[in-house]
Amino acid sequence: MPETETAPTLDDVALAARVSTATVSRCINDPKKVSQKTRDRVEAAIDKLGYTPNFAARSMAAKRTFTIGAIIPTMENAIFARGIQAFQEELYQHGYTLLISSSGYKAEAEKEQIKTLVARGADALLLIGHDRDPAIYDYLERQRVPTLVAWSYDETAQTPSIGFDNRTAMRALAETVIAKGHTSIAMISGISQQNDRARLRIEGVKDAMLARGLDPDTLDPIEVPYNVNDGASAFVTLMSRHPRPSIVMCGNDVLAVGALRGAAELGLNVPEDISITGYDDLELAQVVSPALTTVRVPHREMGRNAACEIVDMIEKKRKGVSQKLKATVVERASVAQVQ
Amino acid sequence: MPETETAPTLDDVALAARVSTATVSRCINDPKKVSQKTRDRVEAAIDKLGYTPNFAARSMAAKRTFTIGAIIPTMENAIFARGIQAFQEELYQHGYTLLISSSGYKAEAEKEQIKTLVARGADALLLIGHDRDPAIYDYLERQRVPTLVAWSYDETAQTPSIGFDNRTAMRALAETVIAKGHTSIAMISGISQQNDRARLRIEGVKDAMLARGLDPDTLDPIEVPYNVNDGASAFVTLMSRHPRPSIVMCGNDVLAVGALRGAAELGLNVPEDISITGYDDLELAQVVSPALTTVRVPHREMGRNAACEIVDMIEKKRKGVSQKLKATVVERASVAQVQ
DNA sequence: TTGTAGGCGTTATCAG
DNA sequence: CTGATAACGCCTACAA
Repeated sequence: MPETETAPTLDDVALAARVSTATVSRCINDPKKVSQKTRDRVEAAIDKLGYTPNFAARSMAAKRTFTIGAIIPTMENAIFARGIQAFQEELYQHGYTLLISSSGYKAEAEKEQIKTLVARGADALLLIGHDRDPAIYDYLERQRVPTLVAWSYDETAQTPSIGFDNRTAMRALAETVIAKGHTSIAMISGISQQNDRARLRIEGVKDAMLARGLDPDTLDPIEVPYNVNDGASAFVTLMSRHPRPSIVMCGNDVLAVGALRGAAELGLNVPEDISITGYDDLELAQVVSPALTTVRVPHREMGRNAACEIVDMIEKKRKGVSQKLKATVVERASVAQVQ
Repeated sequence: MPETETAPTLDDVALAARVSTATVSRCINDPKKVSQKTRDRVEAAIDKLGYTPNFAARSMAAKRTFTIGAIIPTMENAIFARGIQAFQEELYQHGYTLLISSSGYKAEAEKEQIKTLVARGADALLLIGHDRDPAIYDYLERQRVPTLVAWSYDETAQTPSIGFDNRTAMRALAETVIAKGHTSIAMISGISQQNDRARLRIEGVKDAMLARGLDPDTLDPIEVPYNVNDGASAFVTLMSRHPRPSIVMCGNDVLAVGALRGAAELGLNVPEDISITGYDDLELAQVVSPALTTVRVPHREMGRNAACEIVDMIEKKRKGVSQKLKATVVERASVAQVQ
């Protein structure tokens, strides 16, 4: 392995292959513009020297970084992990690198991170959900940074999105539990401010209630951050309501696990004394007991498709097209049949 | 907000502040070399234009990218999430960006990703654990890429590391359970090939057995990938051994949760019929029932410290110094007192 | 099909 | 303390 101290450059390759740097560059970026013969020679030289293009130089000259930025609300639980991993793998296939940062569900932090990623020259951005200060979308437009939204689908939004219809999926889940005889429904939601997914899941439950002759105003959801502790205490609060609900629907699996813990603290059996549902179908959902009835989200598919779409947006310079994925109800043991 | 179509450059700022580009550059990179007066003028211009340095250009000229690469085995469960998040936050404070990729616990994939990150000009690399092909360390050395290992501490290794002593921590846990009267111990480990953490945890249990007069050879651990399903089936296998162990120690919490599920499938009560332990103290560990006795790892501290260390290695061009963090036994409900 | 040469936005070395 | 100016490594018209 004759690896020298300093990395070989285009010049070195050109010299070794007895061609100009332009030709070497073409071989790499647009091989069909080079004759087979010289291409072979160049490729041999590249191999021999172990040449890899210098990304900074390439970025500067081409005005592209082959980097895509993604800002997710959190890496700390599994909500986004599977999808993002798939996103990254697919991106890698296309020669792009993913730059991830997490905002901790804070709008201000997200705004700052968007600017950082743009300053770093991200060729495109993946954002979670549609809800954010319109000024951000203006900024992105002015900077000409293609943007795709995931984990949410909204055909009416300006920004293209790949995700599922949170409202419809949650409605389906709610109708399922209503069909099981539950008429007194409570809900623990994530903070719905600046979070369309949380908001739409609430709406979904209300839709179902309305459709089945229940009064949506009685839902009165409690909103808490997405973590186990807050889920548990919200659950305890709900249990002191009169009349006591027969089911607590949660904005996601993490909250539902919290609710489960709250129930244990109160000495309530699930689902005999109280039913609980989640959303997301994280691995967590199958692991707790009882296993959670929840909504399964096609994480990997979403990640892969988002990657393909965003690469297309960049390379074909065209506006992204939205894609609606199916989210399905998964029934497990945490919901009882009533009566 | 007079934001123009194309981002402002150093030249624009220099023009606006009536100084040379060199001065503007100094203001940004080494402010104390510029007089207060001009500095004020330059900063005003920067603000007014909303200037942000172009990273690609800066990287090329400075031969640094302000990017640090990290390769973790997986993002799919929470094992590395907390630590990496802390790592990233701290890095951000120092003006660096983190590039993460995950290898899926595959050595070949890791090798390839290392090369990608180096090609992208990462100023330094964070790797998980020490075990890997020595050729990789050679390569990194030749390329002059500072490298730090985390999640493992080994003072004898060439590469500096920040982590905990997996062996000692696991030994402490094993001694705790032995003190509770367990003499028939079984173990579900992660794949120990190319994974010093898994390997050392096995050794830790054996150390304890030896110290307490049990025969380490009877441990005979089963090795499986770190996921719930494999943990569950390994557990079932173990339960058919004669004599049946009174406790199953697992290589991490994910496997322990699998074991818990395996126990449920077999109709065994934990800890009455069988005790189980984990490692890592993920949120998961407190959420399952019974809650897991496990080893708590200082994830955030490790991430933060690793960030500070790696920045120092880059900026002071000095070899990193290893750091041993404390991992402590956390007793919960999944281990019974025997007799 | 191939080569020439200018430029991308910074940093850093020298003078002044 | 400040200003020219030469790199940095690659891409891409434009020419040949």
